[in-house]
Amino acid sequence: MPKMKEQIKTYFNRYVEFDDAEIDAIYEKLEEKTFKKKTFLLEENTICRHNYFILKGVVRLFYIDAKGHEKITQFAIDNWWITHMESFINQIPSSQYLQAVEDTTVLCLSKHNLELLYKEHPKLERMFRLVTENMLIANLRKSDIYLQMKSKERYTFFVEKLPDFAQRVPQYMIASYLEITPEYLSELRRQRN
Amino acid sequence: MPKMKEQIKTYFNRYVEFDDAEIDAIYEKLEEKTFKKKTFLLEENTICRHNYFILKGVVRLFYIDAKGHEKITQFAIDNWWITHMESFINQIPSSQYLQAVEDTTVLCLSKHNLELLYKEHPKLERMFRLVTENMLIANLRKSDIYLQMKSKERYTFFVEKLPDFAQRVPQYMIASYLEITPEYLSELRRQRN
DNA sequence: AGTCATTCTTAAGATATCTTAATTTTTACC
DNA sequence: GGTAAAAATTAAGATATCTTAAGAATGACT
Repeated sequence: MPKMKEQIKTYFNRYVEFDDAEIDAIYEKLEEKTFKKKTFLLEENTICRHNYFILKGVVRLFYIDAKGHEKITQFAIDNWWITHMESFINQIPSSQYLQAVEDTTVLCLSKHNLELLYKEHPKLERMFRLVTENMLIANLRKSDIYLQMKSKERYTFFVEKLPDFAQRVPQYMIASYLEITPEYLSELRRQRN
Repeated sequence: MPKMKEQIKTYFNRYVEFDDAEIDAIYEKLEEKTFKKKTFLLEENTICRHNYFILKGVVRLFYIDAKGHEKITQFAIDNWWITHMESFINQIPSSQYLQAVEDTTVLCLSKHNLELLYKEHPKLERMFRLVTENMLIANLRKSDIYLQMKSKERYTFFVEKLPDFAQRVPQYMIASYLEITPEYLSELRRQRN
């Protein structure tokens, strides 16, 4: 079994037990792709056709605000799904960009194939229900916590809870994600030491 | 068909088409309950056993922060589901409270019954996948938008987008939800007029 | 209608965070 | 290894928001 398929299998079986035939059928609908650093998986105003499973790499989701600044709303690394949910689920134009932060290899699951798979494999529906529930929980936590925390706490929290991200992502991107100006984040870091 | 069952049927069919027999089977697993204003549906440190579908009323989800202040993280009114997701899904003690903001009638769906229903009705699994996706999208939007907005924008946005909530919930609760002190919200409102 | 509890408002001083602009450090590439 | 581009730091002044404390308005119950 190719390494990629192993990786997907391990991931899937964390949620629901699939047998090899099922994994094969699902894997067949996935397309492997590599994106060089800084290339876009999705651009603003286009419909997000895929949900991406990151085999290796880092991807960010961001939009450009009224002042022309990039606002990062999500990061994803190895073994995470990333897409612009609203665009992907409803197949409407995206308000955000998906971009590789470093060279990144993904498995692409198209909306079309996903719907086909749901029909043939109810287990997959269960898996994505569980995955979506986990994403929801994570996001609820994020908004509960981040909205109430001061900048410094958000930064400390981020570095502690997501060290893998903190290491692989430049500081100004972390600042953007945490809604802190890079200048102020720099000052906070100085205070800490 | 009783009014409650009609309401649930209408709601369910927005997502997936169920026939009357299926609605009956599901409805049977739901327990109707009324909570007087200010009573708790869930207290901190207890496991949230139910997902609540609000037939009529207003419920808030909140926790007590380090300074002893209530921090509201969610509101729900008629035709919304509310629960403490993390506690309900993983059946672990809740860090938050669920409380009726006004007299509220709900349908209680226990975790146990939900799992039973999933097994017998794959359509329900689909429905909750879709419901969960919508919740996720709404929450992603909330964190994208609220974290970047200034207090005044958050308030304006809230009042415009959720007028039903804004009318039925006291101002100091809105302030808590938007992470603004009631005093400052009061000042912002004055500026606006 | 009267009273108590709840909710909302006002204002002054304190703190957190941003803005701008310039400087230094690090990284990427020829 | 040298140079341009990208990223991080520093500092001063401006703004947003909080804290505290007090008072006013509203609502609930007898």
